[in-house]
Amino acid sequence: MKKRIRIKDIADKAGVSTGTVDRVLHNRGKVAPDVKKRVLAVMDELGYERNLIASALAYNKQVRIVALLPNPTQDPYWQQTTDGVQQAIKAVQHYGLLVEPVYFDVFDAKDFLVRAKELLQTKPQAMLFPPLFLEAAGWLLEACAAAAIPTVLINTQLEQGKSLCYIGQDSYQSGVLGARLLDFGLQQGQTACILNLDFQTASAQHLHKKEAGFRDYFSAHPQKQIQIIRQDFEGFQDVNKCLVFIKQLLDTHPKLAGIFVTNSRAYKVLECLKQLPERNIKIVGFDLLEANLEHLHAGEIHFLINQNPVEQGYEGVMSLFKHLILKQPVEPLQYLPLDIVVKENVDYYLQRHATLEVLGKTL
Amino acid sequence: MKKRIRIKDIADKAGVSTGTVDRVLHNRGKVAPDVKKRVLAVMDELGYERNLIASALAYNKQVRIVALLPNPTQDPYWQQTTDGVQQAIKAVQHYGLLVEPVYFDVFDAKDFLVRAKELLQTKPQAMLFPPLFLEAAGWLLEACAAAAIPTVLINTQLEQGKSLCYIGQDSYQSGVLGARLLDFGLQQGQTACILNLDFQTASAQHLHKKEAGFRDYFSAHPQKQIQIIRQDFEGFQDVNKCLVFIKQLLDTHPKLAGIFVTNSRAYKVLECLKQLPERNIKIVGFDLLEANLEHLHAGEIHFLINQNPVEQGYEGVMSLFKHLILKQPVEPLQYLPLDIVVKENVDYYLQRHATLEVLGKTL
DNA sequence: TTTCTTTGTGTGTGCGAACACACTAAAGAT
DNA sequence: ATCTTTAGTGTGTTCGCACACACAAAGAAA
Repeated sequence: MKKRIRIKDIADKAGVSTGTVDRVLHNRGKVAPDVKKRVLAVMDELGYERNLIASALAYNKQVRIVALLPNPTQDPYWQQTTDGVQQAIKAVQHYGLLVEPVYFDVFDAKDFLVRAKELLQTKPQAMLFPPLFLEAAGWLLEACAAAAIPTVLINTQLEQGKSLCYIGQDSYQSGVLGARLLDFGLQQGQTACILNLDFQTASAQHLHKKEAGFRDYFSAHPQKQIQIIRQDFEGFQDVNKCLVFIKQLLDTHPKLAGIFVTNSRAYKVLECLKQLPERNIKIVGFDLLEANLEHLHAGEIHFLINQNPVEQGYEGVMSLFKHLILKQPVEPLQYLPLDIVVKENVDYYLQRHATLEVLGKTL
Repeated sequence: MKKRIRIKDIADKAGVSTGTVDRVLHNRGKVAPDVKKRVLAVMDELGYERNLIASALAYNKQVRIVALLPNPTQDPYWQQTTDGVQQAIKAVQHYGLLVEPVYFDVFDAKDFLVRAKELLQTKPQAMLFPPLFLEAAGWLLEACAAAAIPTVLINTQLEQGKSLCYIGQDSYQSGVLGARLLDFGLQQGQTACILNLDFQTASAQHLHKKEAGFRDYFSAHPQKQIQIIRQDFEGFQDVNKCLVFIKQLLDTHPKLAGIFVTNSRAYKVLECLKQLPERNIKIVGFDLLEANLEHLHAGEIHFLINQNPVEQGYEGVMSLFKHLILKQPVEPLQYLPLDIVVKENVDYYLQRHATLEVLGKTL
């Protein structure tokens, strides 16, 4: 082991006490400028690195943070994110980080705001949330900044600067990738559909970026002359409405041969397709939800792109752990990989979810 | 924070001292059977979990382990594994784990044996290596077992039992996946080639498994009537020999339209193809080597399957860290995901390599 | 009985950092 | 002239655990 430099070593060499070195380290002030300079010089010379283990042990404080998440019972996608957060909670709960999950109605921006305001009253020391509702999230970010509460954003990327970090996928690129994957199954002159099964209000720009990526891919690959259409549909919760919509979509576009479902609800489309006369439609969707996996195994979903919702939740909490407890710097932009998932490699991604490590992942 | 149960809490409740609890915890013996039973009962009742942070701090011992790896200058694939090991070394060096990398000639089983024997003399407290040479590796495993030296295997899977854990890909399944990916680019009646650019001695069974997976996929999908051939070629280091070989391969099989290169040397094939009259051959290969990435970006490699060599090295060392320092249980079989990589998602995997975390990954 | 082992148990110290607290000296207030 | 304040610094305790050591009791050998 390279002999580790301790605070005491610095203190000795600089001719001060460990207390002074500590004050320099933590910017607690009350150090004479020349002494501070000397200490810093010695630290630099000896190459001091904080011993995270000893540091974490001695920093014996409780930190309470809040994870404001969509109600997981409303959407299996958010269930996965919640799972990731829960795993992280288990990992860090004994080390001074108390994570309080709070759920809002995924379809209701007002509910998000109400919860957010309530939570701010309780003065958490950090917040984690997906900024699904642009305005409300913007307001919350401002409020947190004003109260000096660090924030971690997941799932939906806003411009950087206001938050400690963003963890999630690169939407634009996921659109490009979706196009590439769908392209494998398309023939000359066929039609591909970008399908937004969502409420417009929620994550609008998010989806726009995916669309842009998708279109840009086909612009850059005009050989097959694929025609691209886009459909937005909000009634996906009602099976009958959904059926009518899909039927009409197919009827209107006889050359339609591929659908890019821009979020995790590809299974909704397949529920409908099954009830209609068979037609060879390639589907590219997102995320390893149970419902999607069934169709993937049945060969009805062509590809799934894994946005790693579990990891988003897990890494989100872990980033705050690093920031607040370990006091390590945090990477402000953490794009998670866009995993291409087919039947033949899905197991390994599912397995990974099962074993996100505890002390294994953060020490 | 859930009030953490400490050793002292157990001691109090069981009416013994912390020293006794400690002896029970670490099986140091010298505890009366009835006392031991009582302590265990209390531990169970209160749900004790060791505080890994305090534990790691107090366990103030130096542990030396050895990583016996192929010479990274001989093969860029092993350079990546070495990179992962190096990153892990940085992460753990201050926490009592001294990792000593030693390199052997990747083409020479004898060299492996010689190094292994030398290393055994130095009595390392654990070993990490890829069992490339079946016999030599088997011998080393036995020797380590005899000396009670735990071993971690990476890259090439042997039957479990002799080692602490295996970290790497599932070879069979990677063959299946390779077939699936190649299948996208093949037409009715074409020929696909399994190409082993390797020395037979090294990793023979490893490659056999890939072949089996590959063949099984096409057996299960006979619709396109793909004919499968296999070629082994050892002269891949000599550009001219290689060219002759590829030329002959193409000439002999006019319907050849896809090549599955079973290791990371797909770029070798492309070097040759470029010098031959153009012919549309789909290539599926392994691993994100610089040379492969160039061809991926140029669209000449159809797909790459990422076997995560960096992670193999990194996680290998980390597993030993967990075992030896943190004394956490280690998952004996750690299949890394088989990432499907195309131009559109490659960046995220490369980025991940750059940011394998330090304390971030193991706490 | 005395002495030596063996077995079982408690005590004490160290790990490195964080932080509360005590203390000093000098400046400022009354 | 005395008291108060404050900047600057050192000391000591704490965190939870690991492990060496001390020590007692009980049994064995003399």
